[in-house]
Amino acid sequence: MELDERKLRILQAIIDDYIHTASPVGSRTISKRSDISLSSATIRNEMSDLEELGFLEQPHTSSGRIPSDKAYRLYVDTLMSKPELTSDEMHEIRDKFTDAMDEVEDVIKQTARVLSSLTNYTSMVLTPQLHSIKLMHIQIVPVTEGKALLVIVTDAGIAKDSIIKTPKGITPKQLEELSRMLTDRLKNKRLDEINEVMLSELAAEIGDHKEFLNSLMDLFQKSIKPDNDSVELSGAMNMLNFPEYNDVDKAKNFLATIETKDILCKTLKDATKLEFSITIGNENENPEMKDCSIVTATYKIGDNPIGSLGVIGPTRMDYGRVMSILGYMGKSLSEILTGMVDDGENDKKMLE
Amino acid sequence: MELDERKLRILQAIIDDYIHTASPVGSRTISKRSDISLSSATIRNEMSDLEELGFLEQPHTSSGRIPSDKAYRLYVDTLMSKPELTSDEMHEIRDKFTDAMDEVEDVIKQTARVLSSLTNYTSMVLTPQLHSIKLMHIQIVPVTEGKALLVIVTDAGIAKDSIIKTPKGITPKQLEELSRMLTDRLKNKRLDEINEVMLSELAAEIGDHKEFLNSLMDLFQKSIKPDNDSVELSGAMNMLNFPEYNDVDKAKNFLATIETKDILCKTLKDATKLEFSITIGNENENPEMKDCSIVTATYKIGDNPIGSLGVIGPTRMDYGRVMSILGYMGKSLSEILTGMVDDGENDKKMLE
DNA sequence: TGTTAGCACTCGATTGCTTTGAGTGCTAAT
DNA sequence: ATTAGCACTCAAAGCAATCGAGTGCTAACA
Repeated sequence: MELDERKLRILQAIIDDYIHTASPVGSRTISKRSDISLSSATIRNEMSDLEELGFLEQPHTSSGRIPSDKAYRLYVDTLMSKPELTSDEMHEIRDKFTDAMDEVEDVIKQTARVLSSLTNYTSMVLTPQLHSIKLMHIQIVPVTEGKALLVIVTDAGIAKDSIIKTPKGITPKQLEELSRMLTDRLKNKRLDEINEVMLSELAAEIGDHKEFLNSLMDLFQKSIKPDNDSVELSGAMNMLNFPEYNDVDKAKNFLATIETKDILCKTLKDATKLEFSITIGNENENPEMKDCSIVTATYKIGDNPIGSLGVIGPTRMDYGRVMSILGYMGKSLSEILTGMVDDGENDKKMLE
Repeated sequence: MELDERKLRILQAIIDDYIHTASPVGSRTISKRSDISLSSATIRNEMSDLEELGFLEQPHTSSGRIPSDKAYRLYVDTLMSKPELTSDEMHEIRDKFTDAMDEVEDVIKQTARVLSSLTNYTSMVLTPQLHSIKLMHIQIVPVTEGKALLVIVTDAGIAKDSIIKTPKGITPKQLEELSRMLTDRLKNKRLDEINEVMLSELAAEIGDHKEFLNSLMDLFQKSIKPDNDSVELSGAMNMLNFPEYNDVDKAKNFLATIETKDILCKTLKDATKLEFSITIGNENENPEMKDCSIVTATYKIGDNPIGSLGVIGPTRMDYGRVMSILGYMGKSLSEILTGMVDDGENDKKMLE
């Protein structure tokens, strides 16, 4: 038995229906559809075949059938249509992005919000990943006696700033000197190339204020390390609107799983390598997520893929629509972030 | 009829029981308690009286009774005992605080986490409120051509830093100059004293680079404005563990209410005025919270109450324990934050 | 006079039963 | 190969009976 044209058409119809109703679909429902003119009995036979092939499942005898993960996989790979967004929708997205957002952080948060409100799923956005990015400038700014601000600037804008304690007696001049030196040595290095060895070499070379330098290096390491707060979540509640999560325990489980963001963080980081990724149900490494699907897209700064954004929903997700939205939002986000960086670049060029 | 000693004892017993079991308590349960030796019939009469007085409610005839908001109010005002924390518990709290936390932000987040895991309720911590704090230093640090970092330092450590665009052609020297000037003018002013008038005066006086100054002022205003992200939430899921929230709709409602943090933010800000505050059920302004109680405590930097922390739970909350924990954590937090600031102060003094 | 035993009563929760209806699988006719 | 028809299945909804924790009231008691 094989998967002929007609079986595919029927499978598609079942998936379409199930995505929207969330309840097992029976043969009569399909046979009533205008685009398929076969009696329910025929459909029934075909459905029986589809079940045998592993594309459909029956929650219990005498109920309709629901698509299996395998069916969704087939669906997204070959059956699905990716509807264009209407220009209204595109406008809506663009509009949400215009409000004064001068910090990268704000842009990311807003992206997550828009994404979840548009899709009605739970959304997540990875903040730009800096490891693949080049260091441009290091500056230690004295703010009060005993304290200074360490600013690490990358070619994607600000990377990180944090307060550090300075040793007693160090002068602003010395700090300035130190900044220049660090910048000289580390400029144009990719952040993930800067390792312990390199830093300790540097420390040895400088000699003076050893302890201070060490603590500086520590901080440096820390600011480069991936950190779990780098995922922005939004619309976690949306999941509770789906009948799949009408059970408190399930809901609690889901919320607890995404509350610790590590899994999501990992997923999004992996996803940064691919323009789109779709993970369906059991394809998820994490067993807690076996009833969910995750769809992601990347965004770039310039030509570098530097982060990703995605949505989490039940496996019967509206994959087509979600991909369209993700694609468009990824593009918008890329443009905005690239714009934020390029402004500086342009100014720089003009000055030179 | 009035509230005699015995009625109080019975009421207390009922509240105690209900706090731990969450199900209506009947006369027999109370009469079996060792500290009250009366028959169930007598208790029944007393309970009937307590109901008439408004301290008890009956979900339906022939079920036990549950305490009313009025009863909880009486309880926290006069009946409740505030158990000392064991030294183990105190140690546990202290220990959680030691891990490298060099940013105020980290301390706040950690506080929220510890608070929710210790109480098993939902916790929230207001970030230090800067309006009552004095400005110490303003610095504009050029980072690339066309961009700079605006750092506003207050006497409670860093207040805010953000990236700003600088006009074409402005030199680092000019920025340095500008920083010094702004610092001179605004030093020792409280942030909430710095108003539009003051800033525009300043702008008028300077003259040069007017447009830049204006955008600077805008940013300044924005960084002082209270902002909704200034509440750190933790353990929102904890609420779902209580039988009161076994209903998905209720849970969704609750989570949606606290997801928009405005209400919490407002509550915490108001609470900064009082060392402790307890709001029970209907005492909450927001009707969505009528089944919840909120308990808060303040924390200080030096001697200034500068923020507050609190927990949200069902009205049958373990008020005594919560207050003890909040009190101790508020104190710990105050010490840590004050320490973070004082380090600088001390160094400063030593240098002088 | 306050306390208690006793008893009838209430009412949500549980249990078991029936009914309903959407759906299936199979068979025989087209 | 398709379809009409029919017996069958089974979760869900509805319903009645029962259970039991709890009450209020009355009458007896110390």
